Amino acid sequence: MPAMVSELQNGHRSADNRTEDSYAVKRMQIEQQRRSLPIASAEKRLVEEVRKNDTLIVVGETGSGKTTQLPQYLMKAGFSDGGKVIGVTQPRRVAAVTVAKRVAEECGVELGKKVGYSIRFDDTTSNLTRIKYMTDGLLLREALLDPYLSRYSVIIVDEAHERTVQTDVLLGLLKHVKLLRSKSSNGVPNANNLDPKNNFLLGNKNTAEDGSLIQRCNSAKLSPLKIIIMSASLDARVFSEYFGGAKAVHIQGRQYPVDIYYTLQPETDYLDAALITIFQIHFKEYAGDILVFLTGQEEIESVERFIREKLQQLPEESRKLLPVPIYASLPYEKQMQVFKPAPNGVRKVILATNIAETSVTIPGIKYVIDPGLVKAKTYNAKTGVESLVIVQTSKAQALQRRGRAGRDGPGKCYRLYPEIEFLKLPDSTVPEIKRCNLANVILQLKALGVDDIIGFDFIDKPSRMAIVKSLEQLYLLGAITDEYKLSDPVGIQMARLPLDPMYSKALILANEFNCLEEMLITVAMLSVESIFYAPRDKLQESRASAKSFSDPEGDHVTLINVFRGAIDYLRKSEPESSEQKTEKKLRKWCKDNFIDSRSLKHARDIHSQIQRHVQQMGFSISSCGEDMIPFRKCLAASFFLNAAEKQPDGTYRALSSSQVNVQIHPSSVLFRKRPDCIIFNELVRTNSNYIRTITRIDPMWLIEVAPQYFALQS
DNA sequence: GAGCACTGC
Repeated sequence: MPAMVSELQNGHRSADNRTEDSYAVKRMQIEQQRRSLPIASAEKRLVEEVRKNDTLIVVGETGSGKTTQLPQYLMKAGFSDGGKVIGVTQPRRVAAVTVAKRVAEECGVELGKKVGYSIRFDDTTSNLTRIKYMTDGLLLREALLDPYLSRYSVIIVDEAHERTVQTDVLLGLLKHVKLLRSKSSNGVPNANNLDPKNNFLLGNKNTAEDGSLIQRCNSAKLSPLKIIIMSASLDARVFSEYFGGAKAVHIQGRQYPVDIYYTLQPETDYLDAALITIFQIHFKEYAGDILVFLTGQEEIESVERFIREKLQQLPEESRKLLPVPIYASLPYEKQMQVFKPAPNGVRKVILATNIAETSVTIPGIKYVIDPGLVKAKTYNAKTGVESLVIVQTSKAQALQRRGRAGRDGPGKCYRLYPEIEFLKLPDSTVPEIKRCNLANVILQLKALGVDDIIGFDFIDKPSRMAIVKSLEQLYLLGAITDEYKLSDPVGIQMARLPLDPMYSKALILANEFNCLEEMLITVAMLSVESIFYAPRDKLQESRASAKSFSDPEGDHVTLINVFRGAIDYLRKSEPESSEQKTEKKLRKWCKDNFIDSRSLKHARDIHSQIQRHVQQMGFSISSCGEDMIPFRKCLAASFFLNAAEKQPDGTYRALSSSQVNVQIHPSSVLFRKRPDCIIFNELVRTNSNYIRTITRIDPMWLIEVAPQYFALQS
């Protein structure tokens, strides 16, 4: 600080020189770093390959620099000339943001000008943006408005090996767009099922006749779209075959070596084995932190307890081991503990779910302990029931986990199973699209003009049963017609909303039931993870607090009470203050009320986004006031597929899936009351079949609001 | 009276 003051006193000139100097030094450092990346020597070759091939697969291991460098090479080579954009998609928001910041810095430009990012709730791009980082889901939404993706000359799909639903749908879409654009540039009209004329979201026929988007797209000569698929998995074959034998280029990675150790015998108790391994490393190995992959919160908490207990039994000087938990539902401040260096001479042992596999990169890890298990979602298309089951990892996943030990130096990876078991593991994880409800995917594809879903060219096709089941669900919601076309206006409106189809339907109906204000809050709150936070050491307090929001009719109104509680607090405390101040106050209110502040913030963001959407659709925000009956009726009308009836033995039967032995989850405000007839938000199988987030309804309402469906049932 | 891997629009 004093140095800075004296510099200022010495006059501007010297201060400026200093900044210029340090700027030059920094630029030189950046250039040096860029040149030292493994990909740097391949610049010329990569640019050549992109020129020659319309589709290219780039296989590059961690640390190759592909994500930051390739877009810059392409910009330098002129691919973004003429106002075109090089788009790079990421599966995760943080990645899009951090990479964009880094690249802007490397280019020496201000973020949001030449280099920018765009993610939900946060768009830093402008007309000047030539390299745009974004989430793949966002590009899919963009495609609804611009089916040719006409602004883009190149689209780079990064981390394609992760095979998220969005990536898979995007790959299918890009394949079609490429075809469309190559045809359009040859002047041949599009004869494809992805005809933008079928694109309902572009609005009614008038828009087309007005000569806006559609005509412009058809008449403009679009250059062919360059597609680059970037993957870290060594096997490029799947992508190459999918894109008609596209060329694959391999880029060296830069990782330190990681030795692998297997157990001789299979372990009967992997938690115990993990504990023993932790202490072996602690006593015998050099300094360096340990990362242990566990399957969930409960395991993490019990391992943490065991470690602390065991440390108590050790002599003082051997206690220098610090367990640090991390999992997604842990509050943000506590998550940040993993980045804090341990006190001198103390070894950190990080107990993590697979959040540490890709989402969070923790520096300083030298040892990885991998029991080879993961909690994965599975979906039963027949019953529509989701469950979380502990399964073995794939080889690819084991490889990814191992890599976490080799980021800062050579490391060691302890797999708690014999080598022969590793060889038996599946090569890669089953793509998510084969493990989930497809209603949303189908709705989006329909909105993009794809009518034949069963015939759609998925890279991995979901089962026919799963597709049919989701089509049926969309039909029952009124989103598609007898001919499997998107319905007008309901289907079109539903596709516009970035929500689960059932939530979108609830908003459309709420407009008729005059409770749109309440339903907006409800779907925003339903769209986020657990709102209530119950720390183990303050269980009583947190329960009492949760109770103060509870409504006798159920959890949906309870959620509304929480949301409105926050708004009331803000209004009363200081109605007009800066955004930062508001956030700070909100965090305090959340802390006092045992509400997860990240979740509430997220819900508020979703709320304002969705509110804008429905207003654009011409809805006015109506409220049912004190009388919640219309609201609950509207819930019944929207979630009738999730209705359940109490059985003589006190358990419930889900009406649409005929799932029996269903129980109300103990977190529900109706857990003890057990009303005769309810609608629920989700049915998840864990130890038992649980329905979560529940509201009491009158069974007669079901016949009133969904007669076609419930007449058939009885 | 239970216990929710992880993302995304």
